[in-house]
Amino acid sequence: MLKNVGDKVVMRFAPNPSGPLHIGHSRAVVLNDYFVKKYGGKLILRLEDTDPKRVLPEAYDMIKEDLEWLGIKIDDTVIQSDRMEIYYKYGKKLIEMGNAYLCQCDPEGFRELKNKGIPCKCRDNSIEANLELWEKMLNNQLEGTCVVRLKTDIKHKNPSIRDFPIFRIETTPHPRTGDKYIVYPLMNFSVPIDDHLLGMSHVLRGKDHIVNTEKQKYIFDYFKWKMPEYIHYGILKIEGPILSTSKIHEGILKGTYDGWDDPQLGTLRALKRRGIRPEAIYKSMMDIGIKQADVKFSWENLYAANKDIIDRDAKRFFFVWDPKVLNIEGAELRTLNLRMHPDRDLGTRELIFDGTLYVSDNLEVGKMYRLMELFNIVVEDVDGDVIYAKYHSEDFKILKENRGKIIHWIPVKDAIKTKVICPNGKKYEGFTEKDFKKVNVDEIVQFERFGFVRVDNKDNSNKNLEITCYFAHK
RNA sequence: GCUCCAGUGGUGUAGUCCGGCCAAUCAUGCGGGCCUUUCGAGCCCGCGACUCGGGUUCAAAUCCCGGCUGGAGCACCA
Repeated sequence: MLKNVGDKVVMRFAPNPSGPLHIGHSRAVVLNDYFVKKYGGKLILRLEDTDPKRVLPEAYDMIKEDLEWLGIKIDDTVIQSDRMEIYYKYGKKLIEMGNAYLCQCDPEGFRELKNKGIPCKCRDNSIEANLELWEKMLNNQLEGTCVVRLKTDIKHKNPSIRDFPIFRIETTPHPRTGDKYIVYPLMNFSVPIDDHLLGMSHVLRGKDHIVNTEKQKYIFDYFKWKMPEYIHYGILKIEGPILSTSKIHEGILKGTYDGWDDPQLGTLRALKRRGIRPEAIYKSMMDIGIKQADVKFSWENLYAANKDIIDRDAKRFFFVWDPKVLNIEGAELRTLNLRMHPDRDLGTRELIFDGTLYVSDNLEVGKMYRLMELFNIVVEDVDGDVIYAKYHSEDFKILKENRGKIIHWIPVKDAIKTKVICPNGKKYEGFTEKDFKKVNVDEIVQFERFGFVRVDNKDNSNKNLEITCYFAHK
């Protein structure tokens, strides 16, 4: 599947540490992991933090946690802000070779010239003058603006490639290095330097980087380095949750989201909280592959993959939301022991029928219903949120003959207050059966006819247990 | 606008390089059936696609040209 595989495959995953990983990142992560495993190669995590304005200090650890959760083995981690001296060294070399120059033009002025294909006056500076300016730039002895530009082709058909910048001044303190440096490499410089120095054989990146690859080729050529195999995949369009780290961060600060794992988000930690298994994400991303055509991400397919994984272990429980009280006449007290799973032996749960239940459905007078696993009833009266019914029969066949519905129920006595929070922000409040208290936080269960949920929290503080679950999918 | 790229069922994907075995794969979805006291799982059946128009050829999803549609890039971000 990979072209030009030599003796060793070295690949990298290179996120910007501005937030935790989201579903969009998982494509690069999974594909890199797949190829590295397939060819027995190495995967390097490279944190690209050369823009101090776009660094969130917590993100370094969050990214590692996310990768670990996904089951990705990282052979080596490098942080670009640790490598500033390396970039300076190679930057200086390019200046010495006459392939880069210091440019003190104001950005607008340069752009105007560039768009006409005219070099600015700085381009003709001597190497000595450039080196002198370079030292001054590094030591913050310069007045006004200054960048280092790579000499490319000032008449290149793509204006952005014409003498593009490779270093710029940024005085915002860096979360890791503080104000130690004010000159930062741009990605079109640090990326090829690192890709070479770290021995990349293949690089997977989005097609939004196609032009960057072309720019970076100049660096490889100047140093006479062999270029890794750059592979560009199409855009993955993900509908639904917000993925922009800056917007999410803003939302967290404003209180719109309760954290980076708020179930409304598309971060990996949010998916984890909802009970989406990493294997399902892996499979979805493998299915999508690396083709260059744009792809619409299918939540449906992800959920189907997840269901495959969780179904066999998910214990079944009844859950009643928007509860109404149902009083039943003519039936004796009885105790049921129901299986936790229809096909596997995961133990049983006990439901005690004593005549008073909670149900979700809106029942109609005169109709027959079957209380699941119990018996058939006929509704006699509905008074607001209180329903009266009477026992009819045991046999399921009678229900079928009368085309009745099957409904879920929870004994009012011992019912556990439970709420389910959905990815769209909607909350279902209601009750579950008493044995639901035996499940642990983090377990994924199925509320029958409702969907799969992950148990997020068991709150015992107000003497009555209250359980919060996050909705995964149907 | 300019430069470049891509278009297979509702969605994702295989096949496209090296035309024929493709009246097109697999998954998901949807419809129906069996089973089942879940609208879950499982099993069975079915639905549904080569962007359009030309050309080359005995033969085109596959090659060529043009249109259409979608996307990317055009930063002192990554």
